[in-house]
Amino acid sequence: MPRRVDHEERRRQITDACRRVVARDGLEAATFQAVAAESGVSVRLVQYYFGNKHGLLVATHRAVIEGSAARFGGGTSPGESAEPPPPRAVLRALLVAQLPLDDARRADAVVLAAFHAAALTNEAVTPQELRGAPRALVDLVAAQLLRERGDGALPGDRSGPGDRARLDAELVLASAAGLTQGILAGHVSGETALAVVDRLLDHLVDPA
Amino acid sequence: MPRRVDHEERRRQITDACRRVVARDGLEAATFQAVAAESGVSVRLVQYYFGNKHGLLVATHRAVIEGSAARFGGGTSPGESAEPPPPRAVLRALLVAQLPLDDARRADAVVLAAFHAAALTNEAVTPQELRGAPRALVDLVAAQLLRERGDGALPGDRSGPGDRARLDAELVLASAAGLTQGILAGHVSGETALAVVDRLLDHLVDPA
DNA sequence: CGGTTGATGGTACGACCGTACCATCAACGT
DNA sequence: ACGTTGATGGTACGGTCGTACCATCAACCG
Repeated sequence: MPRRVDHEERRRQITDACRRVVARDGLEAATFQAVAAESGVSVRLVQYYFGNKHGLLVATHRAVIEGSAARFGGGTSPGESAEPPPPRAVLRALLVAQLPLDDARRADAVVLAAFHAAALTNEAVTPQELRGAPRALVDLVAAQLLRERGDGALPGDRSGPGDRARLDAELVLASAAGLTQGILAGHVSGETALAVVDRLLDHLVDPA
Repeated sequence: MPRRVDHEERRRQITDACRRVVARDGLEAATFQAVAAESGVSVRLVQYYFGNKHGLLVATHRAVIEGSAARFGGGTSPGESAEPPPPRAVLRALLVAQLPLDDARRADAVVLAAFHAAALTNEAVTPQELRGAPRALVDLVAAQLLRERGDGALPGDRSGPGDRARLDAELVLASAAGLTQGILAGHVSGETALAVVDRLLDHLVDPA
């Protein structure tokens, strides 16, 4: 047996470098040579661990998605003993966590935007286990809205409170995506985005 | 004098071809050879009319932006004699016009998303006269909201109705962008997007 | 202690891309 | 008529990218 190496750590090291390259110079700049130079290994090694470019890009896409998802759970894990926080606070934390308000989240958002745009015309860069993720987020937001409004009838009702909560949940997620896009493009400041989030929550919890 | 040709028409013919290529295969597929083949001219001619690739991309970006903007004015030009339509109808028309609900608008939205993502790491593909466009849209939406609510105090007030209208206008535009993104990615259907738009308008005009 | 084998480096090859250069055609003023 | 000149075609060149191929090193088992 020759010397063994932690494959997962090496792959993480390389996908991290790829993530930095994409965040800095865009998806088309993520060549084997650029990623190898950024991660401090040889071109041959990148090829060895990911086979071809498609494998590298898919692995990087999955890594950045998992990294972003990990930031969601960070604020809600402790405090199981106390009573659950009010739904408005949960929703606000969920929205704010999505916004690219610091450099790390901005880099992730830029990378995700690059992959998102590429998926519109390529559809092979998205790992196929991620197709249903937005639907789960809608359910989560809708559940919080129903909890806030005191209505518990979630399963399939026509034009009932559950239907309205579902539309409001789509509105919440669309607003978060749009605000993220505006912040990245420089059209919207971070303070304005936070004010818009609070204004949206006012609309959602005020009129019952 | 040799034979003269309408330069604007030729440029439009080529930028249209470039727009189709980007909508179909993405920005990185917009090579000189692909655009030349799509527009039915030689590579040399594309070079002749746009100088280099940067010129071609900037011209295409401007063309698709102007084309999208032209669709906005199409529904509001006639009927100057009658009374102005209610603000809610104006806002709804403005939102719906942005959504990629048919093939033409979808193609434009895909191309704009590609340029938007490229601008995050390149910032040379956006013609510089387009930087202030979103700000004008915010003013337009905020004015309609104030007209709906019967408050006329627009210029700089602190925490007044104008400030709230401004935040609501940002919310409207962010929602439109987010819904567009969701439709393009296939997470949101056209009917759901329209229902979300109506739900948002309910929130905006109901609680005064 | 030697050989099997995972890990790594270097490099060459074919394809494509952007661009510069040279050539040709056609129309209109003189 | 004819030459000036805008419009167009073809092609070659340097660079880069993805990938395949060959070689080397090192560790552990037998």
